[in-house]
Amino acid sequence: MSHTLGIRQVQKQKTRQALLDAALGLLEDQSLSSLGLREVTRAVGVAPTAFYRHFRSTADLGVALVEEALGSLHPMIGTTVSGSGDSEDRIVRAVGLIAGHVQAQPAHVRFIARERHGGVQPVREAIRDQLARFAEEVRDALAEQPESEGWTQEDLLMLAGLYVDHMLVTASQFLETLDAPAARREEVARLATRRMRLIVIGRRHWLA
Amino acid sequence: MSHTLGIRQVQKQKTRQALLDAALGLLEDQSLSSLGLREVTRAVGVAPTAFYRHFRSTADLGVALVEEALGSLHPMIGTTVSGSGDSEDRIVRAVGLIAGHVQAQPAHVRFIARERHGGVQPVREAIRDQLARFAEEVRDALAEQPESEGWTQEDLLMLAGLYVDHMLVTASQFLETLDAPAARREEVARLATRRMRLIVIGRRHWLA
DNA sequence: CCATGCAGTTAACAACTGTTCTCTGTAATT
DNA sequence: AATTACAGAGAACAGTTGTTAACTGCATGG
Repeated sequence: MSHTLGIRQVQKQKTRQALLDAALGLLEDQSLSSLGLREVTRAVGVAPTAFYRHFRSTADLGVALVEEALGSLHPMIGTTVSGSGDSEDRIVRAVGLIAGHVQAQPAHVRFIARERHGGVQPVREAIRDQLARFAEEVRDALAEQPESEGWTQEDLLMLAGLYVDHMLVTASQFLETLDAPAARREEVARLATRRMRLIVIGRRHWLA
Repeated sequence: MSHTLGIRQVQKQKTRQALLDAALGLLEDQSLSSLGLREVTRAVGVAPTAFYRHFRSTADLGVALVEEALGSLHPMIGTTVSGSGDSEDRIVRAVGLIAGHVQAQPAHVRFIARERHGGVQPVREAIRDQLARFAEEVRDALAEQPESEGWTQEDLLMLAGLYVDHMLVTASQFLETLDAPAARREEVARLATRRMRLIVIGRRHWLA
């Protein structure tokens, strides 16, 4: 199955990745809709026209970035929700996971937060689709928990959406503390934990 | 106190408002960081250099737009939270108010959602400040309710922040249904109502 | 071993950008 | 009635942008 790709294909992938990386860097202080293709190629050290060998436009590159930023996150979702421990453990673990991911991939997180409501329609749609998939996966994971007895699929999806949105809010708050003292980060974690706790309590008493 | 401003000042304000309106229109399918000053003046029908009489840069104009979009919303906040009726009534009323505002000022809502995490720092900060003020106002309104007995100020602010964030999420979801059948809009309202209801239930059982 | 495919280059294009300086008309002030 | 302040116009600037065309070199498949 793994058709060892030749020297040529490898070099192409390398250039493509360089373009993605450079774009991600340039997007730290601007939006995708103002990112120029020449700007990207200049940062990589390649001719402007080479861009077209990989992407039709910067919007197209943006969609690829969505894939890179969110595509590999799916496995993490299910295991977090279905993980062991009581609900309090799971909350703390989830917040820790988010904090860790923001530390590890700040540019990815920033890109998603920025372009989720950004000025480039195809990118907005790509993000919306990925987040909808996340919500469905969370719902399916929730459905397996005993606490979900008596819940409709619709209400479970509602709850899952609340979790996903809260995850993004939390991630973006961590992002703002990246070059702040660790104490601020700790406080964001405390606040996010309490928010999640309130949602979990709401869930526990939902059926009445 | 009301120093009736002369013909000259009035005309200036009119041009300034025309620039703001034109910019808001142009921002419906792009981000502020890609908005050019010439683009704005062209839309108004005024010389590019006239822009500098009103704003130092498009970022400056963006900050003014934040004021316009959020500044006049403060009175609405308190009265919504402190309004009469039981919690269910208040939830329905709040969701209705959000839906109405999105219908009335879609461009404002889009601008805030887009630039909250956008590529222009001063604008992000202006939005963050306004939203923080909203959260404090909600907290103060919540504090006056009997249901808040025993709550710390900190926890009330946490809850208020949850409400404000949820308000934005809901507004942006309504935004996406602007040119969709009314049934979709109705469903967003139903979902937002249920989300708020879950939060209210969580609040009711918070102290334990 | 040779012909082909194709990643990346070079050069050129018209169109656009933000900013400066100079100028004009007229409302506001004295 | 004379002077000043200032919103907006006009022209020019150096630089930038996306896109096209024709090219070069080399890994690849027949």
